[in-house]
Amino acid sequence: MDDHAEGDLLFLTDEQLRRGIEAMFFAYRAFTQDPDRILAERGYGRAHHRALHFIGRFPGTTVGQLLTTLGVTKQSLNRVLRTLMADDLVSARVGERDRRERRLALTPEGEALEAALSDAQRARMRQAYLQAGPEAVAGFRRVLEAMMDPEMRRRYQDGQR
Amino acid sequence: MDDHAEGDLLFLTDEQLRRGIEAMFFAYRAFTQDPDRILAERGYGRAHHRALHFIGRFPGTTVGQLLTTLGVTKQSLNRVLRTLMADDLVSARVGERDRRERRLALTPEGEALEAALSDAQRARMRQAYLQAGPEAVAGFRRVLEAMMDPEMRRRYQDGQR
DNA sequence: TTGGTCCGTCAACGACGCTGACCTATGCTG
DNA sequence: CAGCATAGGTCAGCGTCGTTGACGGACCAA
Repeated sequence: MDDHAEGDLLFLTDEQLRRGIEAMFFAYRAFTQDPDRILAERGYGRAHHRALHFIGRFPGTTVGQLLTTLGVTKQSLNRVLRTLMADDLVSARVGERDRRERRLALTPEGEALEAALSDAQRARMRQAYLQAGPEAVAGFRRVLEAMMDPEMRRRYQDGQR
Repeated sequence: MDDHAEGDLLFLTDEQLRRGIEAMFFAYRAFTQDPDRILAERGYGRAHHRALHFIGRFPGTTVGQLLTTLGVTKQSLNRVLRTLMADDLVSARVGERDRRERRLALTPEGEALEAALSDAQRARMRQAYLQAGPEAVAGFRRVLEAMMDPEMRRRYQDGQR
């Protein structure tokens, strides 16, 4: 009867929520598959991509900061960082103020790989944005942000400056 | 100079794309963490959740259909299905028309677990939808769909009927 | 009967999470 | 300076979940 009332909550039905859940599942697969292919060629995985991404975003970041950003354990991250440093994609220099810290950065080779991964992922994102339009993009980001936990959202927004 | 022209492409800058990429990363983590907690209690992982979800969505689905929906190998899926059937969460009966097929379905216990997982995930989704509003939700889904490969999108939309 | 399909399984491997424990180097504070 | 806290590295071990390769059985269809 009042199905078509202005401002009704039809977008909150279990059916609509299910569609959103499945959309997240399928879209995330698409989102990762292009970089995954590049990574596989070099024997790396998604964890390497994430590390490269955030080190590239925040050059001079410390291991500890990366740990909380990525939300993994020290051991997991260390395994990845070790291979990236051995392959000379990431450099670490001792912190100036605090010599316990390791300030991480991408080497030129690291930047090259990061750029390749980033380009692949951005290309898909760009075509999706273009296809959906600016208003859809604004909504897309609003929902994703609302989905995050408050502390996660804070870390996410720290990168928006 | 023409920065603020109507219909400009400012939403397609690398910076905007980067924000979308990071939003996907953080949001997906949030998206999975509630069910992950429930699964961990029972010694299951995400793969079990995905199988339960799609078997629940399409009762009577075959192993082969599930394989293409989930996009994993037979061996990966079989390992998961074996434990789910051993734990009596999923049932398989021989197909009527084609006796090579196994028609999968959730047992009552399987439905109970699927409901628990689904409830947790929907709760987060619901609050995100509510917080972002119906227009944002429409945009959210439009962008996610545009991100999928055509065949993936077809499979996704097969579940929208 | 033959060839293809659907499914299950053995073996092996790799990426990537985890816990627990222990180590060094360094900073800070009393 | 002594002692504790912090940043980081590492060893050992485990589990999930993805992969390839190979093979076998049941079944369908020509």
